Amino acid sequence: MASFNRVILVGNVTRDIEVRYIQSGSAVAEIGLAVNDRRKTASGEWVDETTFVDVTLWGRTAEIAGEYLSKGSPVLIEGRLKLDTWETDGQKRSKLRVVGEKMQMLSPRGAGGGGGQAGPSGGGQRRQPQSTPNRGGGQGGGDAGNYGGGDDYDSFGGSSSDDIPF
Amino acid sequence: MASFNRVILVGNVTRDIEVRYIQSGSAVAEIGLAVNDRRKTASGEWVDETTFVDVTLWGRTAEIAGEYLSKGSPVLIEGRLKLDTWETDGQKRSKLRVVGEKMQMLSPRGAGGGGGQAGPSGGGQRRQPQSTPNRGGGQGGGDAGNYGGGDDYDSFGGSSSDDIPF
Amino acid sequence: MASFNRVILVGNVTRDIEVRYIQSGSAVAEIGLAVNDRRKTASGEWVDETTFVDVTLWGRTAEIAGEYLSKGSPVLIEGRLKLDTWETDGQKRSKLRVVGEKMQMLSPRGAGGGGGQAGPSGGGQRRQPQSTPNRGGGQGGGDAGNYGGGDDYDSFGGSSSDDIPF
Amino acid sequence: MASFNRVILVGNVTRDIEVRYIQSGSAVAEIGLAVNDRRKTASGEWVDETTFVDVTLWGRTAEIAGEYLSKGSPVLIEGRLKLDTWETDGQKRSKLRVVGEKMQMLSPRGAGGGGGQAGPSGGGQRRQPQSTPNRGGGQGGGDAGNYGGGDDYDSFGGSSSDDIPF
DNA sequence: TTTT
DNA sequence: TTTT
Repeated sequence: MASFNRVILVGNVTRDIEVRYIQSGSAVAEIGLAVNDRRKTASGEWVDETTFVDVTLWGRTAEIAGEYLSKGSPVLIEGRLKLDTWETDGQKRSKLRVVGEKMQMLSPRGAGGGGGQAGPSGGGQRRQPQSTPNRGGGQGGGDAGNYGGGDDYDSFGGSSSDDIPF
Repeated sequence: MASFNRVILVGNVTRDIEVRYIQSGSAVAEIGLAVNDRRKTASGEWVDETTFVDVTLWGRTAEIAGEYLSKGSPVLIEGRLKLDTWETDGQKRSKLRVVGEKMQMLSPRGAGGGGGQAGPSGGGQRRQPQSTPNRGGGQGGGDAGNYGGGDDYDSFGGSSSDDIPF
Repeated sequence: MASFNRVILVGNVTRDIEVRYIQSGSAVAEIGLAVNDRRKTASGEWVDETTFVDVTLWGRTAEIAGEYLSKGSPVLIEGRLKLDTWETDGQKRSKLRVVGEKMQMLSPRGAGGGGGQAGPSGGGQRRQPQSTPNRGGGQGGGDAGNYGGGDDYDSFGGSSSDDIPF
Repeated sequence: MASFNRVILVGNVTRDIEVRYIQSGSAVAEIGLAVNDRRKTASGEWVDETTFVDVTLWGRTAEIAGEYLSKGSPVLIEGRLKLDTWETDGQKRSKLRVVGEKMQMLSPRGAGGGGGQAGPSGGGQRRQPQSTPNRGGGQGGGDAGNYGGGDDYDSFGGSSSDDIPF
């Protein structure tokens, strides 16, 4: 049946990013994202509400995140919701997360939110890294562990450096 | 800091919908949504992946959902991610859900996916209910319990019948 | 600098779809989409407003559209805005359109809005075609005429039949 | 029939913003947005593609834009496509634009892209203005000129200063 | 805990 | 230029 699954978030990274590599060679990064919202309550006051979301990035996107994002960095993530399910002590558990398919850094010069060297916005900065799942190449890869996580993004591997749009 | 929080889902309702009313008089509905996806694995096979999402609807939107959606109904939901947090036995727990701000039925004639009377698609059907949070009126309401759930949608109440766009 | 470009539309196809093939062998379809909206005016009346949008589909997505969509078919398109520019009599002209990157049919059984054979919704229908740009293969292709129109979707060609998700 | 119309753009403002007021008292701003994209062509080179989009903002959102955005400012706009139609010399003409329903500034401290005083990103900056259509009040308003432009956002007027989320 |  |  008809289906569609799209999430677009802008928030700040909650911790430095660790990139790891699964057996197939694909990079994965789990990033914490804090999305702050300010909204009016029934009684008319403004309240802050923060939504913490776990975002999984794959392949080249994960590597770019690892290289350019740090705690505090503002970032836009486009992806989809994914339900992770597992069992603990015979108890079925599940958790919604976001699989990020596209990442767009929002800090000036890609300096990272934590950095201090960010210059005047709108100045002479050069285009920042923007990442999209790579679609070329293929590096053999693909094992059981790859799916249920690996999914299609890394499956085409690629990651050749000219996949970096900057 | 900059923030943005948008989710757009198309899926099928997993159970009939119950509408309840909170103290302020606002309607609330918790709907289960199954979003089916078919994607390619690393090894090139197609796998089905279903993401089950809990969606909260408020106000007039909740009522329209209660009236027109039933188990199986295809529906498009636009909303935002929200982190529900609570405590059980001193254990902090949390869960991502979606607060639906807009609902668009996708079954012909609004017959509901479970119904049998749905006629030929593309026939003479009339515009279906589409719901957006009401923004008018106001009915006093607004209590503590209202926030952290009630949020802004129901706070303006309204629900006058001419808020139904059909 | 930071950029993001995302459009998500649900509407009805305004005319039957013609698929043509560019020199590189890639399929292209120009589909007309009517997006109907009902919104309240300042004076509180409901008015209908239709937005007609030209959507360009590429590759396998174009072919699936050609095969399954016809005048009237309800469809969801995810894509991006694109500014087409050209010159007429030394006059620069331009026009916004949408490049569709993903297509999701919304009619029951993929019967097309114009067809009459669509059965009861929620019945025994099987998963419908859903299309995403192909990302594999590559068939040499790629000529000048390809860019400024062809863009990346067709550039990887593919179109092997197992790219059809149903 | 089912319909949905959503556009999300991140780009830079192409000129300083002028806010004007229509008869009903509502503010309007027409902002030019340049959305830069870098994508791969069929032949594998990266090309820059800029999409220029006209965005109309209403009400409080327009005023905030006028106050905080200037040429070059990075901004996220969420809205919908709208087809403007008119006649010139008996010739029917039309043009797609975006009606912005939500605006999120992306420059540090809301300093505007053109400004030079933007400090280190991720530093001590305070929440920036984020604008959503106001939903309260109502100021009678509503004239012909208002519709086909005015639409629902300004129709509830409001614009009381506590509608500013910062 | 589930829908198609 | 249009669809429901």
